[in-house]
Amino acid sequence: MTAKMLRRQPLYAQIKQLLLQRIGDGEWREHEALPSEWDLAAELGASQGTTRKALSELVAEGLLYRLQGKGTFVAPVAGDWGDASMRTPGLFFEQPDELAREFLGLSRVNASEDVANVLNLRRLAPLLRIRQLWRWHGIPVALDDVLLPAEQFEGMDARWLRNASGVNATLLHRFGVRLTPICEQFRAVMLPREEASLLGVTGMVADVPALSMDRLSAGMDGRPLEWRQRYCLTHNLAYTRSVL
Amino acid sequence: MTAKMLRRQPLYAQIKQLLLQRIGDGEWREHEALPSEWDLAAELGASQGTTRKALSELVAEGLLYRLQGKGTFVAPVAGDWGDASMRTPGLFFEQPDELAREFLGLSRVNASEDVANVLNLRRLAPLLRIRQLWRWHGIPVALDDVLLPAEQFEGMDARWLRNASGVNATLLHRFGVRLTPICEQFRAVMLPREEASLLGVTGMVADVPALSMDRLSAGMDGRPLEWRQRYCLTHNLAYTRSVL
DNA sequence: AAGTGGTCTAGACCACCTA
DNA sequence: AGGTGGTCTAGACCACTTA
Repeated sequence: MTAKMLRRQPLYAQIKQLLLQRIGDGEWREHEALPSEWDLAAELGASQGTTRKALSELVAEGLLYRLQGKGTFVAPVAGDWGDASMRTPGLFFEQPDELAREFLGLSRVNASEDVANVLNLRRLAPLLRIRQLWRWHGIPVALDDVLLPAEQFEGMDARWLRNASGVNATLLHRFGVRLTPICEQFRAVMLPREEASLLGVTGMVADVPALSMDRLSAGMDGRPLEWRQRYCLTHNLAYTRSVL
Repeated sequence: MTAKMLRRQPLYAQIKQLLLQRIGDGEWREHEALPSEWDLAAELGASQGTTRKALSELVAEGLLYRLQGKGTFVAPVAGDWGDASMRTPGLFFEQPDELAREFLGLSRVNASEDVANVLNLRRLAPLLRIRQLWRWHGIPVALDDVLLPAEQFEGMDARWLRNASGVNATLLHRFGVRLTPICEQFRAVMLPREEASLLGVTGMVADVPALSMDRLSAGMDGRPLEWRQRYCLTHNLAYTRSVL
């Protein structure tokens, strides 16, 4: 009764928010089953259909997956490449080779004006910068710079990053933060000197064009939390994004 | 009864397919209202909930949109840029300026091996190639080459392309074909001579890096129909993709 | 056989728009 | 006031998995 008066959001949206929080709190691990639709419905005082609608939206957002006859499970974190990969140009359906990840370092930097604006920080606010290199059959093909507000990720440990499978995984397991891309920008640039050396582009042939990707990601509350800059060498492989 | 035995797909999926076809056939124009959920349900012999589920999926796929209290409407075709635009690097939320379109030409070419493979054509199959140039404040920033199987688009008229707002719009209105991107590839390349001249890159400074995008799109049946190659000049603007 | 997700229905009520 | 989309329920049955 009173619940009805206090309600501003539909019931399924409230259930969704509640589940989002419980998933974020780690109540269930990856690939672990949630209670059945009926059990959840009973527990939450809603009908199966309403509960199902909340679950369906979380499935659509990639947080859960369902197996008919088995249950509803927590989806694994998206890797640092999400739905993207490096594939041979023109071969849209090629099975992409996994890129090997190499952690290069964790450092503290100050936010540039652009970054501060977009991440809602004050100018020169302290950031954590995580660098990692991606190799394809041993050859460096991509370099990542991940920028995060230092305040929110105090205690970040380089050893975590060295051993985990990527930044996204570390953020989830150590800080309960799940990132979702909001906006991506692509440019073709001449590779800057520092990045060229990290990517092993040697010698006088310094003028190598590179794909520059800048991606803004948000936490589950929708607030921008990560600015990632990525340089990709694309003479042999193309940055490939498959939908669905 | 017999319907039940013949059914292999769930009812809502059948309704969705039926509506997809009727939309494709142009039964309703863009921004025109479909019958109400209840009317459709009665007409199709289904319940409101089932009809609604079919409509919801079409909304999710961008073919329809709904306005509470008003109705369900046919969505306008996605423009040639879809959810992408050219924006200032680092300004993810900038309101992008519309690009001006210039139709350059319609010609016939033969499919390369890659294109033939991906579009399920025989080698050297005839293709239509549509070229168009995109300007930002008068400055050329992008060049499109659209490749389509000539057989399926016999009768394509350059005048249609000159006057319409883009290739996607022409394909829908003249051929009833609605394209959806399946896969995109990005590379940084040195601009080839021909493209450089079309983009107005002059003089000896010939070595300009450009963003190369290759996109494969499919018709509503899911079969690949279009290969689009796009070169973008990204020294001042970045190719920007916003999600949702 | 029991448990789970997946579909479908009929009916109710709410929120919003238009007249 | 009447039409439209949006939410919610209770109950039924189906399809799939596991034991």
